[in-house]
Amino acid sequence: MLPMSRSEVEPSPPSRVTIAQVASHAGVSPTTVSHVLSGKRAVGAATRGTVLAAIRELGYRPNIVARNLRTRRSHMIAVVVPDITNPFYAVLTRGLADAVDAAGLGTYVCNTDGQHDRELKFFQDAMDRGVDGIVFASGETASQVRLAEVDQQTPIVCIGAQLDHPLCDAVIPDDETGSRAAGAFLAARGYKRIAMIQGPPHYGMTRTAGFRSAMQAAKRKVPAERMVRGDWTRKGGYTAMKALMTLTSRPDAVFCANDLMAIGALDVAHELGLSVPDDVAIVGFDDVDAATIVTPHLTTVRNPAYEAGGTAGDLLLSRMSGRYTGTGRTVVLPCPLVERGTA
Amino acid sequence: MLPMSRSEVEPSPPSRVTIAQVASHAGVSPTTVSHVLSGKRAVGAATRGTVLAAIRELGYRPNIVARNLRTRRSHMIAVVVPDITNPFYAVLTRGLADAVDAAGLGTYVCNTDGQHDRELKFFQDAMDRGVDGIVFASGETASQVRLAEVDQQTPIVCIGAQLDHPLCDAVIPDDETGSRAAGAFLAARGYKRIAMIQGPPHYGMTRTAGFRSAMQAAKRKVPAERMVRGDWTRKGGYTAMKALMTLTSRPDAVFCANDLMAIGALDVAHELGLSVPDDVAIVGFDDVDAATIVTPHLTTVRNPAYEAGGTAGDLLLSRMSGRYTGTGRTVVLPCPLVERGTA
DNA sequence: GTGCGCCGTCAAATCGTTTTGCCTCAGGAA
DNA sequence: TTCCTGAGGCAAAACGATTTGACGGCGCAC
Repeated sequence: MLPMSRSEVEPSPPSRVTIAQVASHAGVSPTTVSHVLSGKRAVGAATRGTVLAAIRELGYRPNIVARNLRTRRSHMIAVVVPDITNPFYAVLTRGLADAVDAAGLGTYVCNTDGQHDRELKFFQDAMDRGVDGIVFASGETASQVRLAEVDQQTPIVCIGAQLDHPLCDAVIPDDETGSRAAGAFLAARGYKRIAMIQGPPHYGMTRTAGFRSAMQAAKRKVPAERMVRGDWTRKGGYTAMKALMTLTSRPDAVFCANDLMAIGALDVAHELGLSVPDDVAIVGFDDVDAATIVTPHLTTVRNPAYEAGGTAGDLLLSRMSGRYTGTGRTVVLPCPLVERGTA
Repeated sequence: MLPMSRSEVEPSPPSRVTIAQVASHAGVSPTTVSHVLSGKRAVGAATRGTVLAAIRELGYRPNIVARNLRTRRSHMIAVVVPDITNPFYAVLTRGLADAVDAAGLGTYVCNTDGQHDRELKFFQDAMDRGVDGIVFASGETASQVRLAEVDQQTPIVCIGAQLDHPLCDAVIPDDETGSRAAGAFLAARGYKRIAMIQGPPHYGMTRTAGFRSAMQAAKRKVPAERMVRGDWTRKGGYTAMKALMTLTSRPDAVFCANDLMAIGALDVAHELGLSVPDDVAIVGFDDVDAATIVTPHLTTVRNPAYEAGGTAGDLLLSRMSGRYTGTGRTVVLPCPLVERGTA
């Protein structure tokens, strides 16, 4: 019928077929069609057959936007990260996507570049879009205070930090223990003058804390000149390492707060003709892909990005399904040391 | 006012305020509120003031889902890629996001792992969600045939391949020219026995074609034994290179269809104690971050991921705004050779 | 004075679902 | 027979916006 009239003129854009059309084609009411689709109420076998046939014939696909409006669920969750280009966040996002995909949830990714205003903007945007949940993996502490005020309804899980919000769960990689392990490992190997390349001020403080505690436990003094800073980048690690290597009492081991800086440090060692780990040992943090691309392969602490994303997804799901309602949970993920060639 | 009454009882979930509430609070009709928001019709200065005040007081935020339903625009575009974890696609996605962000469009990312059924599923899903556009960067040729049937309404742009669909634009990195440049470069440097590690059968054929044409132009014979295959991975490159290096007439240069395989090839060279590029030259393709992490830094062909994503976004925008309507365009992006240490 | 056009506003229809309340009918129990 | 119960179906009211058509004033030109 419809195809016939279409072939005549073909003026109308073949707009999507609605539930009403299916209903009239099957000779039932829209309600009934909806019920065979959702199974919320019983439908006679015969009617169901007719309806199903009509659906198939017309190629009906439900309009999800309309459904979302009515049910107040978007089957979409937002993940806000500094930069999807950063492998750590890419892997995290993938872990999240895999975890929620089975439940039919899509993932809306937002790049903030770590800017507070963008964080806030995307938070608002996500709420306005009616997402079913938010995974927040951007920013460490400062920005988060304001975020809590935004909404009290939709579940949020925060990665790498706690957020003061009634429905907010947290998953935090245990940086501190991991860093302590790295420090302890270097000490146990007999290195004497152990240095650290930290992150920028106010960032990655737990990694510094873990390292310090290990040094204390191992009775290693760490003079201030051996605690330098980088900006998380390879180049930043390079310059920091350069400074370290020109010290009169040159360090024989350095722990870097992330892999990229460790790779920069490695560059310096190569440039200076220093043998790693004999002349100087290097340990990183994160265990990115690149860690096994450099030579020798980087000894580092594994930051479980995929797992973090996955458990964030699980946390969200448990709240969305109503399986859990209650105060904020926090699950901490271990960061194991992985020994390779540089220490 | 509101905070006061809230602190009293706190029984009602603070459900979002609607346009109707704003209207009644301001003593006007919902229509008027909508008009001050959208500016589609003029509104008296006084009324506008009242409305704006009401909006601010009540903290009104428009429900985007409802808007989407009515306007049939979701302000969301889907990008379907094999795997966001792959840096190439991550960068591409970022380029896209940056391009469309200014227009208020969000990006919904879908990981297909290159599986046809998942490609189809996400395609459907994206349409059902009413996305305003789709960027398809997964799969090379085979899967795409079926996709065209899905929808004739929403604009699609295909990256790295053409798709037969009325509204489908294409952006294709010029693999072939890039590969030809790589081949020509090796020949010009005087390498005699040039080999290639290709992708799997039916994949990356333009790269192979470019290489072949360069060899022909340079009058280099390439016996079949020097054309081996890998599976795009580092390990695949490793085994392929191993095979190459045990040939009786050992190649003195090898062009790899992507960087990861080139890195695997480099592993073999190091393992065998071969000096690069003196004993054997290596050229990759893609210019991923890792290319400058290996030693020596990899000479490679740059695959402009960010630009590809960006122009895909522009193409989409031009159609969505109605600025362009018409048959499918294709823009090709140059893939320049970048000379570094391995050739 | 009349007609015309414009400005500002509103009521009502619309988008495509889901969900609630009600109705009918058949069958079994009392 | 009467009452009750459950199954199967429908009409209509949401959901929260946008958009269309109409209407009452007002100013201006004729």
